[in-house]
Amino acid sequence: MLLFLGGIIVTVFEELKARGLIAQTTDEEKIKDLITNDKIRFYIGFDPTADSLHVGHFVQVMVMAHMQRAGHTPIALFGGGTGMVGDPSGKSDMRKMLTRETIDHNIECFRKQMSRLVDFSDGKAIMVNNADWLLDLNYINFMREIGVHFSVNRMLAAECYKQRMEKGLTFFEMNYMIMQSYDFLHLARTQKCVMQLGGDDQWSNIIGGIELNRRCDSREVYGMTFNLLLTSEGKKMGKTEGGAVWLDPEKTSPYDFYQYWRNVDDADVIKCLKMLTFVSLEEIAAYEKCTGSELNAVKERLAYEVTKLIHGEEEADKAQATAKALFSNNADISTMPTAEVKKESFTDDGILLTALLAETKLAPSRGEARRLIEQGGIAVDDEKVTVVNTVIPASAFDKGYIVVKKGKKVFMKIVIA
RNA sequence: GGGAGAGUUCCCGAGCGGCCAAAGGGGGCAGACUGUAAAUCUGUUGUCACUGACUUCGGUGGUUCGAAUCCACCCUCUCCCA
Repeated sequence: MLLFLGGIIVTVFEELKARGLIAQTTDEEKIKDLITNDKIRFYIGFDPTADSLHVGHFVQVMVMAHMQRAGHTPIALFGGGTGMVGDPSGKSDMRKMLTRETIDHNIECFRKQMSRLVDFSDGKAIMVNNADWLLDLNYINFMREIGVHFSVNRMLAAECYKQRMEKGLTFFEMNYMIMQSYDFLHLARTQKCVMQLGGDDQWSNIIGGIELNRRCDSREVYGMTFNLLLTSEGKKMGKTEGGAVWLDPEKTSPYDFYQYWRNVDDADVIKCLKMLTFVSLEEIAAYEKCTGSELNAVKERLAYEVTKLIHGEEEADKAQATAKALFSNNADISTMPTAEVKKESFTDDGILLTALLAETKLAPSRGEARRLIEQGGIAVDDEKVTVVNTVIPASAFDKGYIVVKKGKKVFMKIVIA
Protein backbone atom coordinates (compact mmCIF):
# COMPACT_ATOMS: atom_id res chain seq x y z
CA MET A 1 0.00 0.00 0.00
CA LEU A 2 2.94 2.27 0.29
CA LEU A 3 4.64 3.72 -2.69
CA PHE A 4 8.20 4.81 -2.85
CA LEU A 5 8.49 8.09 -4.60
CA GLY A 6 11.83 9.72 -4.77
CA GLY A 7 12.84 7.97 -1.61
CA ILE A 8 9.91 9.31 0.35
CA ILE A 9 7.13 7.01 1.37
CA VAL A 10 3.87 8.34 0.11
CA THR A 11 0.45 6.84 0.68
CA VAL A 12 -2.06 6.57 -2.13
CA PHE A 13 -4.16 9.12 -0.40
CA GLU A 14 -1.34 11.59 -0.26
CA GLU A 15 -0.48 10.83 -3.83
CA LEU A 16 -4.02 11.43 -5.03
CA LYS A 17 -4.22 14.55 -3.02
CA ALA A 18 -0.92 15.91 -4.23
CA ARG A 19 -1.98 15.30 -7.78
CA GLY A 20 -4.98 17.48 -7.25
CA LEU A 21 -7.36 14.64 -7.86
CA ILE A 22 -9.36 14.64 -4.67
CA ALA A 23 -12.24 17.06 -4.51
CA GLN A 24 -14.45 15.98 -1.60
CA THR A 25 -14.45 13.15 0.87
CA THR A 26 -17.16 12.02 3.23
CA ASP A 27 -14.71 11.48 6.04
CA GLU A 28 -11.15 12.33 5.23
CA GLU A 29 -9.49 10.76 8.27
CA LYS A 30 -11.39 7.50 8.01
CA ILE A 31 -10.77 7.19 4.31
CA LYS A 32 -7.13 8.00 4.67
CA ASP A 33 -6.76 5.35 7.30
CA LEU A 34 -8.79 2.86 5.30
CA ILE A 35 -6.88 3.10 2.07
CA THR A 36 -3.53 3.29 3.78
CA ASN A 37 -3.84 0.40 6.17
CA ASP A 38 -6.37 -1.82 4.53
CA LYS A 39 -7.18 -3.31 1.18
CA ILE A 40 -10.59 -2.33 0.09
CA ARG A 41 -13.01 -2.71 -2.75
CA PHE A 42 -14.34 0.49 -4.23
CA TYR A 43 -16.41 1.29 -7.26
CA ILE A 44 -16.71 3.89 -9.93
CA GLY A 45 -19.66 4.07 -12.25
CA PHE A 46 -19.55 4.70 -15.98
CA ASP A 47 -22.52 5.63 -18.06
CA PRO A 48 -22.31 3.87 -21.39
CA THR A 49 -23.61 6.76 -23.48
CA ALA A 50 -21.13 6.41 -26.32
CA ASP A 51 -19.13 3.63 -27.92
CA SER A 52 -15.84 4.96 -26.61
CA LEU A 53 -14.50 6.52 -23.49
CA HIS A 54 -13.42 10.09 -23.87
CA VAL A 55 -11.12 12.44 -22.07
CA GLY A 56 -13.78 13.13 -19.48
CA HIS A 57 -13.55 9.53 -18.30
CA PHE A 58 -9.80 9.56 -18.25
CA VAL A 59 -9.44 10.95 -14.76
CA GLN A 60 -11.73 8.30 -13.37
CA VAL A 61 -9.76 5.52 -14.99
CA MET A 62 -6.53 7.02 -13.70
CA VAL A 63 -7.87 7.03 -10.19
CA MET A 64 -8.81 3.38 -10.54
CA ALA A 65 -5.29 2.66 -11.73
CA HIS A 66 -3.69 4.56 -8.85
CA MET A 67 -5.86 2.73 -6.35
CA GLN A 68 -5.17 -0.62 -7.94
CA ARG A 69 -1.44 -0.03 -7.81
CA ALA A 70 -1.87 0.58 -4.11
CA GLY A 71 -3.42 -2.83 -3.69
CA HIS A 72 -7.09 -2.01 -3.76
CA THR A 73 -9.67 -3.69 -5.92
CA PRO A 74 -11.55 -1.47 -8.32
CA ILE A 75 -15.04 -2.36 -9.35
CA ALA A 76 -15.95 -0.75 -12.63
CA LEU A 77 -19.68 -0.44 -12.72
CA PHE A 78 -21.22 -0.02 -16.12
CA GLY A 79 -24.53 1.68 -16.10
CA GLY A 80 -26.37 -0.68 -18.36
CA GLY A 81 -29.47 -0.14 -16.26
CA THR A 82 -29.01 3.47 -15.21
CA GLY A 83 -27.92 4.30 -18.72
CA MET A 84 -31.45 3.62 -19.76
CA VAL A 85 -32.51 6.59 -17.71
CA GLY A 86 -29.65 9.05 -17.87
CA ASP A 87 -28.09 11.18 -15.19
CA PRO A 88 -29.61 14.65 -15.03
CA SER A 89 -26.81 16.03 -12.85
CA GLY A 90 -25.49 19.27 -14.20
CA LYS A 91 -27.18 18.81 -17.52
CA SER A 92 -29.59 21.26 -18.97
CA ASP A 93 -31.43 18.87 -21.21
CA MET A 94 -32.81 15.43 -20.92
CA ARG A 95 -30.61 12.88 -22.53
CA LYS A 96 -31.88 10.84 -25.38
CA MET A 97 -32.75 7.34 -24.37
CA LEU A 98 -30.55 4.52 -25.52
CA THR A 99 -31.58 1.09 -26.59
CA ARG A 100 -30.47 -1.99 -24.78
CA GLU A 101 -28.35 -3.13 -27.72
CA THR A 102 -26.50 0.16 -27.98
CA ILE A 103 -25.76 0.12 -24.29
CA ASP A 104 -24.39 -3.40 -24.40
CA HIS A 105 -22.19 -2.52 -27.32
CA ASN A 106 -20.89 0.57 -25.57
CA ILE A 107 -20.06 -1.38 -22.45
CA GLU A 108 -18.00 -3.77 -24.49
CA CYS A 109 -16.05 -0.85 -25.97
CA PHE A 110 -15.43 0.68 -22.55
CA ARG A 111 -14.23 -2.62 -21.25
CA LYS A 112 -11.52 -2.91 -23.87
CA GLN A 113 -10.24 0.62 -23.47
CA MET A 114 -10.17 0.48 -19.74
CA SER A 115 -8.13 -2.69 -19.72
CA ARG A 116 -5.12 -0.73 -20.87
CA LEU A 117 -4.87 1.07 -17.58
CA VAL A 118 -6.53 -1.24 -15.17
CA ASP A 119 -5.61 -4.87 -14.78
CA PHE A 120 -8.73 -6.99 -14.83
CA SER A 121 -6.97 -10.33 -14.65
CA ASP A 122 -7.34 -12.73 -11.72
CA GLY A 123 -9.98 -10.65 -10.04
CA LYS A 124 -7.61 -7.73 -9.53
CA ALA A 125 -10.40 -5.59 -10.75
CA ILE A 126 -14.02 -6.42 -11.29
CA MET A 127 -16.58 -5.35 -13.82
CA VAL A 128 -20.25 -5.34 -13.14
CA ASN A 129 -23.26 -4.12 -15.04
CA ASN A 130 -26.09 -2.72 -13.02
CA ALA A 131 -28.55 -3.90 -15.62
CA ASP A 132 -28.08 -7.26 -13.93
CA TRP A 133 -29.88 -6.15 -10.81
CA LEU A 134 -31.84 -3.09 -11.88
CA LEU A 135 -33.72 -4.42 -14.85
CA ASP A 136 -35.79 -6.98 -13.02
CA LEU A 137 -36.71 -4.92 -10.02
CA ASN A 138 -40.29 -4.92 -9.01
CA TYR A 139 -41.58 -1.40 -8.81
CA ILE A 140 -43.68 -1.74 -5.69
CA ASN A 141 -41.12 -3.75 -3.82
CA PHE A 142 -38.41 -1.33 -4.76
CA MET A 143 -40.45 1.63 -3.62
CA ARG A 144 -41.27 -0.05 -0.35
CA GLU A 145 -37.70 -1.06 0.40
CA ILE A 146 -35.72 1.78 -1.12
CA GLY A 147 -38.02 4.61 -2.07
CA VAL A 148 -39.10 5.27 1.50
CA HIS A 149 -35.60 6.36 2.41
CA PHE A 150 -35.47 9.27 0.04
CA SER A 151 -36.67 12.73 0.80
CA VAL A 152 -37.80 14.61 -2.26
CA ASN A 153 -37.23 17.89 -0.51
CA ARG A 154 -33.65 16.99 0.08
CA MET A 155 -33.12 15.71 -3.41
CA LEU A 156 -34.45 18.87 -4.94
CA ALA A 157 -32.16 20.93 -2.80
CA ALA A 158 -29.15 19.10 -4.20
CA GLU A 159 -26.81 21.32 -6.13
CA CYS A 160 -26.73 19.03 -9.12
CA TYR A 161 -30.38 19.55 -9.93
CA LYS A 162 -30.21 23.34 -9.89
CA GLN A 163 -30.02 23.74 -13.62
CA ARG A 164 -32.81 21.32 -14.13
CA MET A 165 -35.07 23.04 -11.67
CA GLU A 166 -35.20 25.92 -14.10
CA LYS A 167 -35.75 23.90 -17.21
CA GLY A 168 -37.77 21.07 -15.85
CA LEU A 169 -36.91 17.71 -14.48
CA THR A 170 -38.91 14.58 -15.10
CA PHE A 171 -39.75 12.08 -12.43
CA PHE A 172 -38.09 9.55 -14.67
CA GLU A 173 -34.76 11.31 -14.39
CA MET A 174 -35.07 11.99 -10.72
CA ASN A 175 -34.99 8.28 -10.18
CA TYR A 176 -31.44 8.22 -11.38
CA MET A 177 -30.17 9.17 -7.97
CA ILE A 178 -32.20 6.46 -6.31
CA MET A 179 -30.94 3.84 -8.70
CA GLN A 180 -27.34 4.88 -8.24
CA SER A 181 -27.78 4.80 -4.52
CA TYR A 182 -29.22 1.35 -4.83
CA ASP A 183 -26.18 0.30 -6.84
CA PHE A 184 -23.98 1.18 -3.91
CA LEU A 185 -26.21 -0.74 -1.53
CA HIS A 186 -26.17 -3.72 -3.83
CA LEU A 187 -22.40 -3.68 -4.24
CA ALA A 188 -21.87 -3.26 -0.53
CA ARG A 189 -24.08 -6.28 0.07
CA THR A 190 -22.74 -8.52 -2.66
CA GLN A 191 -19.18 -7.39 -3.29
CA LYS A 192 -18.04 -5.99 0.04
CA CYS A 193 -17.65 -2.65 -1.64
CA VAL A 194 -17.05 0.06 0.93
CA MET A 195 -16.36 3.15 -1.07
CA GLN A 196 -17.68 4.90 -4.11
CA LEU A 197 -15.56 7.24 -6.15
CA GLY A 198 -16.67 9.52 -8.91
CA GLY A 199 -16.35 12.88 -10.54
CA ASP A 200 -17.26 15.79 -8.35
CA ASP A 201 -20.55 16.14 -10.18
CA GLN A 202 -21.49 12.81 -8.64
CA TRP A 203 -21.26 14.03 -5.07
CA SER A 204 -25.00 14.12 -4.45
CA ASN A 205 -25.52 10.71 -5.95
CA ILE A 206 -22.71 9.25 -3.88
CA ILE A 207 -24.06 10.75 -0.69
CA GLY A 208 -27.40 9.19 -1.55
CA GLY A 209 -25.82 5.77 -1.65
CA ILE A 210 -24.02 6.26 1.61
CA GLU A 211 -27.19 7.27 3.39
CA LEU A 212 -29.08 4.41 1.90
CA ASN A 213 -26.51 1.97 3.20
CA ARG A 214 -26.79 3.45 6.64
CA ARG A 215 -30.57 3.41 6.68
CA CYS A 216 -31.12 -0.01 5.22
CA ASP A 217 -28.24 -1.97 6.68
CA SER A 218 -26.71 0.36 9.25
CA ARG A 219 -23.57 -0.01 7.24
CA GLU A 220 -20.86 2.63 7.24
CA VAL A 221 -19.50 3.25 3.75
CA TYR A 222 -17.51 6.06 2.24
CA GLY A 223 -17.38 8.33 -0.73
CA MET A 224 -14.78 10.42 -2.40
CA THR A 225 -14.96 12.58 -5.48
CA PHE A 226 -12.19 13.84 -7.67
CA ASN A 227 -11.86 17.01 -9.60
CA LEU A 228 -13.23 17.23 -13.08
CA LEU A 229 -10.70 17.98 -15.71
CA LEU A 230 -11.36 21.60 -16.48
CA THR A 231 -9.36 24.10 -18.44
CA SER A 232 -8.10 27.22 -16.75
CA GLU A 233 -11.19 28.89 -18.13
CA GLY A 234 -13.44 26.47 -16.37
CA LYS A 235 -14.59 24.59 -19.41
CA LYS A 236 -14.59 20.85 -19.58
CA MET A 237 -11.49 19.58 -21.25
CA GLY A 238 -11.50 17.27 -24.18
CA LYS A 239 -13.86 19.15 -26.41
CA THR A 240 -12.82 20.13 -29.88
CA GLU A 241 -14.66 21.35 -32.93
CA GLY A 242 -15.26 17.72 -33.82
CA GLY A 243 -16.80 16.97 -30.45
CA ALA A 244 -15.08 15.01 -27.76
CA VAL A 245 -11.53 13.74 -27.81
CA TRP A 246 -11.99 10.00 -27.79
CA LEU A 247 -9.75 7.29 -26.50
CA ASP A 248 -10.71 5.07 -29.41
CA PRO A 249 -8.02 5.39 -32.12
CA GLU A 250 -10.69 4.99 -34.77
CA LYS A 251 -12.51 8.06 -33.54
CA THR A 252 -9.52 10.18 -32.58
CA SER A 253 -6.27 9.09 -34.16
CA PRO A 254 -3.25 8.74 -31.87
CA TYR A 255 -1.67 11.62 -33.75
CA ASP A 256 -4.63 13.91 -33.19
CA PHE A 257 -4.80 12.73 -29.62
CA TYR A 258 -1.15 13.58 -29.14
CA GLN A 259 -1.65 16.96 -30.75
CA TYR A 260 -4.57 17.74 -28.49
CA TRP A 261 -2.33 17.51 -25.45
CA ARG A 262 0.58 19.12 -27.22
CA ASN A 263 -1.64 22.16 -27.70
CA VAL A 264 -3.11 22.62 -24.24
CA ASP A 265 -2.97 26.02 -22.64
CA ASP A 266 0.15 26.94 -20.74
CA ALA A 267 -1.97 27.22 -17.65
CA ASP A 268 -3.18 23.64 -17.87
CA VAL A 269 -0.01 21.66 -18.53
CA ILE A 270 1.02 20.96 -14.98
CA LYS A 271 -2.47 20.09 -13.90
CA CYS A 272 -2.80 17.60 -16.74
CA LEU A 273 0.56 16.10 -16.01
CA LYS A 274 -0.47 15.52 -12.42
CA MET A 275 -3.91 14.21 -13.10
CA LEU A 276 -3.40 12.22 -16.27
CA THR A 277 0.03 10.67 -16.09
CA PHE A 278 2.12 8.63 -13.71
CA VAL A 279 5.04 11.02 -14.06
CA SER A 280 6.40 11.36 -10.55
CA LEU A 281 5.50 14.35 -8.48
CA GLU A 282 9.17 15.10 -8.12
CA GLU A 283 9.64 15.41 -11.84
CA ILE A 284 6.52 17.47 -12.15
CA ALA A 285 7.79 19.81 -9.48
CA ALA A 286 10.80 20.45 -11.69
CA TYR A 287 8.57 21.15 -14.66
CA GLU A 288 6.61 23.60 -12.63
CA LYS A 289 9.55 25.95 -12.75
CA CYS A 290 9.32 26.24 -16.51
CA THR A 291 7.97 29.42 -17.94
CA GLY A 292 7.30 30.87 -21.36
CA SER A 293 8.46 28.84 -24.30
CA GLU A 294 10.16 26.35 -22.00
CA LEU A 295 6.72 24.96 -21.48
CA ASN A 296 6.80 23.52 -24.97
CA ALA A 297 9.07 20.77 -23.71
CA VAL A 298 6.67 20.09 -20.88
CA LYS A 299 3.77 19.89 -23.28
CA GLU A 300 5.68 17.40 -25.36
CA ARG A 301 6.23 15.26 -22.31
CA LEU A 302 2.56 15.50 -21.40
CA ALA A 303 1.42 14.59 -24.89
CA TYR A 304 3.84 11.70 -25.04
CA GLU A 305 2.97 10.26 -21.65
CA VAL A 306 -0.75 10.53 -22.13
CA THR A 307 -0.64 9.04 -25.60
CA LYS A 308 1.51 6.23 -24.30
CA LEU A 309 -0.99 5.42 -21.59
CA ILE A 310 -3.89 5.28 -23.98
CA HIS A 311 -2.41 4.02 -27.22
CA GLY A 312 0.80 2.36 -26.15
CA GLU A 313 4.44 3.23 -26.47
CA GLU A 314 4.71 2.48 -30.14
CA GLU A 315 1.90 4.80 -31.13
CA ALA A 316 3.18 7.48 -28.82
CA ASP A 317 6.62 7.30 -30.42
CA LYS A 318 5.07 7.52 -33.84
CA ALA A 319 2.88 10.45 -32.97
CA GLN A 320 5.76 12.27 -31.43
CA ALA A 321 8.07 11.61 -34.36
CA THR A 322 5.42 12.74 -36.80
CA ALA A 323 4.71 15.89 -34.87
CA LYS A 324 8.36 16.77 -34.56
CA ALA A 325 9.02 16.15 -38.21
CA LEU A 326 6.02 18.12 -39.40
CA PHE A 327 6.71 21.11 -37.27
CA SER A 328 10.38 21.24 -38.06
CA ASN A 329 9.71 21.37 -41.78
CA ASN A 330 11.18 18.10 -42.84
CA ALA A 331 8.02 16.20 -43.07
CA ASP A 332 8.29 12.57 -42.21
CA ILE A 333 6.01 11.03 -44.77
CA SER A 334 5.84 7.58 -43.27
CA THR A 335 3.81 8.41 -40.22
CA MET A 336 1.80 11.35 -41.44
CA PRO A 337 -1.98 11.00 -41.33
CA THR A 338 -3.13 9.78 -44.70
CA ALA A 339 -6.26 10.23 -46.75
CA GLU A 340 -7.24 8.76 -50.08
CA VAL A 341 -8.86 10.16 -53.17
CA LYS A 342 -10.57 7.93 -55.63
CA LYS A 343 -9.16 7.50 -59.11
CA GLU A 344 -12.60 8.25 -60.50
CA SER A 345 -12.44 11.73 -59.05
CA PHE A 346 -9.78 12.66 -61.57
CA THR A 347 -10.50 14.06 -65.00
CA ASP A 348 -7.93 14.16 -67.79
CA ASP A 349 -6.51 17.38 -66.39
CA GLY A 350 -6.35 16.22 -62.80
CA ILE A 351 -8.49 17.02 -59.82
CA LEU A 352 -9.90 20.32 -58.66
CA LEU A 353 -8.23 21.24 -55.40
CA THR A 354 -11.53 22.16 -53.79
CA ALA A 355 -12.90 18.75 -54.68
CA LEU A 356 -9.83 17.07 -53.29
CA LEU A 357 -10.06 18.93 -50.00
CA ALA A 358 -13.70 18.03 -49.63
CA GLU A 359 -13.16 14.40 -50.51
CA THR A 360 -10.34 14.00 -48.02
CA LYS A 361 -12.40 15.71 -45.31
CA LEU A 362 -9.78 18.39 -44.90
CA ALA A 363 -12.69 20.70 -45.58
CA PRO A 364 -16.28 19.82 -44.76
CA SER A 365 -17.56 21.15 -48.08
CA ARG A 366 -16.30 22.60 -51.29
CA GLY A 367 -17.46 26.01 -50.20
CA GLU A 368 -15.30 25.73 -47.11
CA ALA A 369 -12.41 24.50 -49.25
CA ARG A 370 -12.80 27.51 -51.49
CA ARG A 371 -12.69 29.77 -48.48
CA LEU A 372 -9.59 28.14 -47.12
CA ILE A 373 -7.82 28.66 -50.40
CA GLU A 374 -8.97 32.23 -50.74
CA GLN A 375 -7.66 33.01 -47.29
CA GLY A 376 -4.31 31.41 -47.88
CA GLY A 377 -4.80 28.46 -45.58
CA ILE A 378 -3.85 25.72 -48.00
CA ALA A 379 -0.44 24.63 -49.18
CA VAL A 380 0.22 21.71 -51.49
CA ASP A 381 3.67 20.16 -51.33
CA ASP A 382 4.86 23.20 -49.43
CA GLU A 383 3.54 25.70 -51.93
CA LYS A 384 0.78 28.00 -50.86
CA VAL A 385 -2.18 27.88 -53.18
CA THR A 386 -4.22 31.02 -53.56
CA VAL A 387 -6.08 30.40 -56.79
CA VAL A 388 -9.45 28.88 -56.05
CA ASN A 389 -9.79 26.90 -59.23
CA THR A 390 -6.40 25.29 -59.02
CA VAL A 391 -6.32 21.84 -60.56
CA ILE A 392 -3.88 19.33 -59.20
CA PRO A 393 -2.62 17.28 -62.14
CA ALA A 394 -2.35 13.54 -61.74
CA SER A 395 1.36 13.93 -62.36
CA ALA A 396 1.69 15.63 -58.99
CA PHE A 397 1.14 12.17 -57.57
CA ASP A 398 3.98 10.63 -59.53
CA LYS A 399 6.01 10.28 -56.37
CA GLY A 400 3.06 8.39 -54.90
CA TYR A 401 1.49 11.09 -52.77
CA ILE A 402 1.10 14.78 -52.22
CA VAL A 403 1.21 16.59 -48.91
CA VAL A 404 -1.51 19.08 -48.18
CA LYS A 405 -1.17 21.47 -45.30
CA LYS A 406 -4.24 23.13 -43.91
CA GLY A 407 -3.61 26.06 -41.69
CA LYS A 408 -0.56 25.77 -39.54
CA LYS A 409 -1.14 22.51 -37.80
CA VAL A 410 -2.98 20.11 -40.01
CA PHE A 411 -0.93 17.97 -42.36
CA MET A 412 -2.30 15.27 -44.57
CA LYS A 413 -0.63 12.92 -46.95
CA ILE A 414 -2.89 12.19 -49.86
CA VAL A 415 -2.65 9.13 -52.04
CA ILE A 416 -4.74 7.85 -54.91
CA ALA A 417 -6.89 4.90 -54.02
C1' G B 1 -58.41 20.14 -17.71
C1' G B 2 -58.45 26.06 -18.22
C1' G B 3 -55.39 30.38 -19.68
C1' A B 4 -50.75 32.81 -21.70
C1' G B 5 -46.43 32.44 -24.65
C1' A B 6 -42.48 30.22 -27.51
C1' G B 7 -40.18 27.11 -31.50
C1' U B 8 -34.92 30.98 -36.58
C1' U B 9 -28.79 28.80 -39.30
C1' C B 10 -23.33 24.93 -34.63
C1' C B 11 -25.29 27.66 -29.82
C1' C B 12 -27.67 32.14 -27.83
C1' G B 13 -30.58 35.56 -30.07
C1' A B 14 -32.79 39.78 -33.72
C1' G B 15 -36.01 39.64 -37.73
C1' C B 16 -41.31 45.76 -41.11
C1' G B 17 -45.10 40.56 -46.63
C1' G B 18 -40.60 41.92 -50.96
C1' C B 19 -34.02 45.38 -50.01
C1' C B 20 -33.34 37.90 -45.97
C1' A B 21 -28.93 32.94 -46.85
C1' A B 22 -31.55 36.09 -42.61
C1' A B 23 -28.71 41.70 -37.57
C1' G B 24 -25.69 40.93 -33.18
C1' G B 25 -22.93 37.88 -29.86
C1' G B 26 -20.59 33.16 -28.78
C1' G B 27 -18.13 29.20 -30.90
C1' G B 28 -15.47 27.29 -35.32
C1' C B 29 -12.07 27.98 -39.40
C1' A B 30 -8.23 30.91 -41.86
C1' G B 31 -4.63 35.23 -41.96
C1' A B 32 -1.13 38.62 -39.01
C1' C B 33 1.69 38.44 -34.36
C1' U B 34 3.90 34.17 -31.52
C1' G B 35 6.33 29.40 -28.49
C1' U B 36 2.36 23.96 -32.43
C1' A B 37 0.46 28.66 -25.97
C1' A B 38 -2.59 32.84 -24.41
C1' A B 39 -4.22 37.70 -25.53
C1' U B 40 -5.07 40.97 -29.62
C1' C B 41 -6.31 42.54 -34.62
C1' U B 42 -8.40 41.06 -39.68
C1' G B 43 -11.27 37.99 -42.78
C1' U B 44 -14.79 34.17 -42.99
C1' U B 45 -18.78 30.94 -41.24
C1' G B 46 -26.02 26.99 -45.76
C1' U B 47 -24.92 23.98 -50.43
C1' C B 48 -23.35 23.84 -55.40
C1' A B 49 -21.58 24.16 -61.59
C1' C B 50 -20.18 30.69 -56.30
C1' U B 51 -20.80 37.97 -60.02
C1' G B 52 -25.55 32.91 -60.81
C1' A B 53 -28.56 28.85 -59.06
C1' C B 54 -30.56 25.86 -55.32
C1' U B 55 -32.23 24.22 -50.22
C1' U B 56 -33.14 26.48 -45.08
C1' C B 57 -36.45 29.75 -40.23
C1' G B 58 -40.89 23.04 -35.58
C1' G B 59 -44.53 20.08 -39.27
C1' U B 60 -48.46 20.05 -43.02
C1' G B 61 -51.60 22.69 -45.94
C1' G B 62 -53.51 27.70 -47.37
C1' U B 63 -53.68 33.23 -48.65
C1' U B 64 -50.42 36.15 -52.02
C1' C B 65 -47.20 38.10 -58.00
C1' G B 66 -44.11 37.21 -53.52
C1' A B 67 -44.01 34.38 -46.82
C1' A B 68 -39.11 33.25 -41.48
C1' U B 69 -42.91 37.09 -41.41
C1' C B 70 -50.35 36.44 -42.55
C1' C B 71 -54.27 32.19 -41.81
C1' A B 72 -55.70 26.92 -40.37
C1' C B 73 -54.58 22.48 -38.25
C1' C B 74 -50.84 19.48 -35.94
C1' C B 75 -46.32 18.47 -32.98
C1' U B 76 -42.93 20.05 -29.06
C1' C B 77 -41.56 23.11 -25.02
C1' U B 78 -42.12 26.96 -21.12
C1' C B 79 -45.21 29.61 -17.81
C1' C B 80 -49.73 30.71 -14.81
C1' C B 81 -54.33 28.42 -12.72
C1' A B 82 -56.38 23.30 -11.27
